[in-house]
Amino acid sequence: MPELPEVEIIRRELEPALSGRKIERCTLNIEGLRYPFCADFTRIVEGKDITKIDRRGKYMRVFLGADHALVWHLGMSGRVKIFAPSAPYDPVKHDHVHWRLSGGGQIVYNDPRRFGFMQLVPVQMLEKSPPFSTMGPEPLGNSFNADMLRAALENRKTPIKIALLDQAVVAGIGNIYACEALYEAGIHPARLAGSLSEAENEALAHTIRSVLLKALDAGGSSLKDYRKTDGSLGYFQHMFSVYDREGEICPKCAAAGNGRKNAVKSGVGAQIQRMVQAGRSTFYCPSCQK
DNA sequence: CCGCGGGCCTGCGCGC
DNA sequence: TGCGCGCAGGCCCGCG
Repeated sequence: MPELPEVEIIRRELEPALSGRKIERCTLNIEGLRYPFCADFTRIVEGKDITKIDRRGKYMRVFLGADHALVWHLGMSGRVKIFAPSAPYDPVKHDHVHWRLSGGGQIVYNDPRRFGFMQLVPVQMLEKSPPFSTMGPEPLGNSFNADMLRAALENRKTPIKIALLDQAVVAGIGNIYACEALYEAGIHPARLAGSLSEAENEALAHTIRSVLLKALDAGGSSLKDYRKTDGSLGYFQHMFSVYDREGEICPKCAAAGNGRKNAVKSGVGAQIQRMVQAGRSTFYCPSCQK
């Protein structure tokens, strides 16, 4: 489900609800999500001060007391709901985890497909253990640039689209934003990652950032499952150029075609195509992306 | 070591 | 209307 922008939005919404609070009561309604909950999960989680909630790639980390980090991934279908102290909570199907916070607020984790997970990790191990030990740079971090991207892509013989989904290359990119960033950069998704020119690396490093930032501004992308913590929808899905737009006219082609003397008013330009790479759909413009 | 395909789950939309 | 199939934003594992 959520890629970096969606996770970051949820993190920002959780921060004021969690900071300075404790989880007074943790209720698990299921044995596990993607992985079983550890046996002492509730004992460890309850009663500790929440000192911080941050994000790395598509993972949130809730820091509990001095020694523990709760690593939280939303998988494909995970949703987080925040209830203010005065708000009524009506349990619904797939509400797997419930927290009652000091001060009376409640947090609920709902995940129909259960590809998400919560794992407790000792803080001193956090960055030294997977997935963080092998994770690539934060694309919205100040240090991210074309040199870092080029270094990660150098000599790689996998298609660039597949490389962008590799969290060791850049953290937080998923299928939607990989498609969109390649489209904006004018790079064909089947190009081998190591074959990009200097200019293409520059362009791609730039469009990765710009696409993610625009999605953040728009409140994320809501397809099937994603909701903000109050249940509302993001609207970046209305701004997709190629993702899930197979057969539609490429916006760049249409814009260019409309300026030409022989252009007709609509239907100008190449149709967006879908192909399957490593078992996943890729959307692209065969004319704009070389 | 790398890349690919399958598996994990449930829900939804589509075609018959 | 109802049913079966394919597909879905992610990630891990095993195989070649």
